[in-house]
Amino acid sequence: MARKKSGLSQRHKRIIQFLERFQNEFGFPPTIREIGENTEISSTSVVNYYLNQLEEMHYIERSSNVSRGIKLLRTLNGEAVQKFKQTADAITELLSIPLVGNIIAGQPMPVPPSDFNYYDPDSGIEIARSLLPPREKADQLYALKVNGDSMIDAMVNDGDIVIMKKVDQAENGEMVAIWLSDRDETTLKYFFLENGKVRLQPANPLMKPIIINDPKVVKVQGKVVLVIRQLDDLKLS
Amino acid sequence: MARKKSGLSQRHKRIIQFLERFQNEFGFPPTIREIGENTEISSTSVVNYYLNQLEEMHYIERSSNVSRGIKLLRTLNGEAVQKFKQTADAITELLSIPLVGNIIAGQPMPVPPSDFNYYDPDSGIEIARSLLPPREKADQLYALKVNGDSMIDAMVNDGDIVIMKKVDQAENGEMVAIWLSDRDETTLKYFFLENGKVRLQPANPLMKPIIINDPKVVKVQGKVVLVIRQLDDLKLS
DNA sequence: CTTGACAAAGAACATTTGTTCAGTTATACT
DNA sequence: AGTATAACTGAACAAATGTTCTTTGTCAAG
Repeated sequence: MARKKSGLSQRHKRIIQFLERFQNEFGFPPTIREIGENTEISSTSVVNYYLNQLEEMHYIERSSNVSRGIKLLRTLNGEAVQKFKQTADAITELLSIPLVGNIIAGQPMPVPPSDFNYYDPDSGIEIARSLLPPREKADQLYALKVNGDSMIDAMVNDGDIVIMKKVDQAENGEMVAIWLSDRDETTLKYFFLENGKVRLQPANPLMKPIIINDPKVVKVQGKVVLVIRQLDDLKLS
Repeated sequence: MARKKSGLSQRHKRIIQFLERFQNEFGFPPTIREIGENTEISSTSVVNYYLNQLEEMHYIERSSNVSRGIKLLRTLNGEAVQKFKQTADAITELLSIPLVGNIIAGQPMPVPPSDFNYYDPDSGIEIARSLLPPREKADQLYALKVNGDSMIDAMVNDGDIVIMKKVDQAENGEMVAIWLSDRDETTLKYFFLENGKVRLQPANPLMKPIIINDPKVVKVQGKVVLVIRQLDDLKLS
């Protein structure tokens, strides 16, 4: 079962390994009880007992009366815990899309310059590549926050985030952001060009389309590829 | 709404620096009170307040009801904190949420069993953890696809994906999925319990609320935490 | 066989520590 | 001014967590 004096027993080793794994994953040390649960030691006092021994052997340092007051000083020799290796893959699956501004009905929406490639981690929206259309390039995408209730006919709420792709021309059936120069209005609509006229179809099936006779007043700002609504915060009323 | 000033205040910076120094010296994170004493914040609740903000800004991760449950993700230089970790992080930033079924107005929606923890990568929706409320555990989340136009008063379209959290009770102001047993109907609404009556408020500000006198007919199926609309495919008409 | 050191369990206890809440002050925006 | 929101206080509370104590079992040496 356990040897007494010399060296580390099996339980000592398990505890050290667990300390390392736990710290690795959570960024702070485990409690005595957590150690016990994960090393099949049923009593807190026994864990305490082993921790005191590990401290005498200078594997750890403890702070008394401090929760999780364990500092791991050294680990077992070559037993590095390298289980995950696909980190590079996982990162490329995650795109960080810059949030470049707000979209407001009465104002032209911001469009990033064609050479923008800065990375602002504070305002970036992180999206799994699997949510986007295949082969979409990250550098063609940007995000806008919707401001106000004016996009409700596009089924887009105040506070929603729309992920846009830079395009200057729309295909039929795409949802695009449009600046209507004759009425100073930004809008999100499904775009259809039908025998010389532009039909802008709201996403809300209850709403009627807008027919525009002169395609020149329709300025395509970008194509909507994704809409995200975060419900984290509570509604007030 | 988030905080209006998106940058870091002086106090945010002091806290981050202290977290770094403390972790460096002791090998575990400080308590709320220790942070307060060292950054001249007299109230624990204010420290908690700032820690929650730092978590929203993804400077730290917190574990609720865990003493010293603070993980420093990056420092003021933007450098990721390196001690042990690195690999596990990138993977845990991407959650795979099981798509368990459809939500249809006239049918009870599927709810995964309470002990489900299987991982089906085929039908999973991948979401960056940063899109979700902090501290949300992946095993409490599931995804449903909206079927039909019946949720338009919730500003949710046919084909949208809603990410739900398993709850059996709703807090005021949360958007929840509800089964109304007396009319055999599933609906997504903002929930308010007001002196014994339930008010279900549509997300669409143009729609009127439903008042329900008997709270018993309101079966809360889950809380909506995220709505995703993918526009990859073209609209037909 | 007894004794004593070691290993272990389990419970009781005391402290540490995160959370919440009612209220107050400050700041910004009409 | 007045109103809304953010920042802050202080205290009380509940949960998490380290510590201590009593008891039991094992095993090798006397």
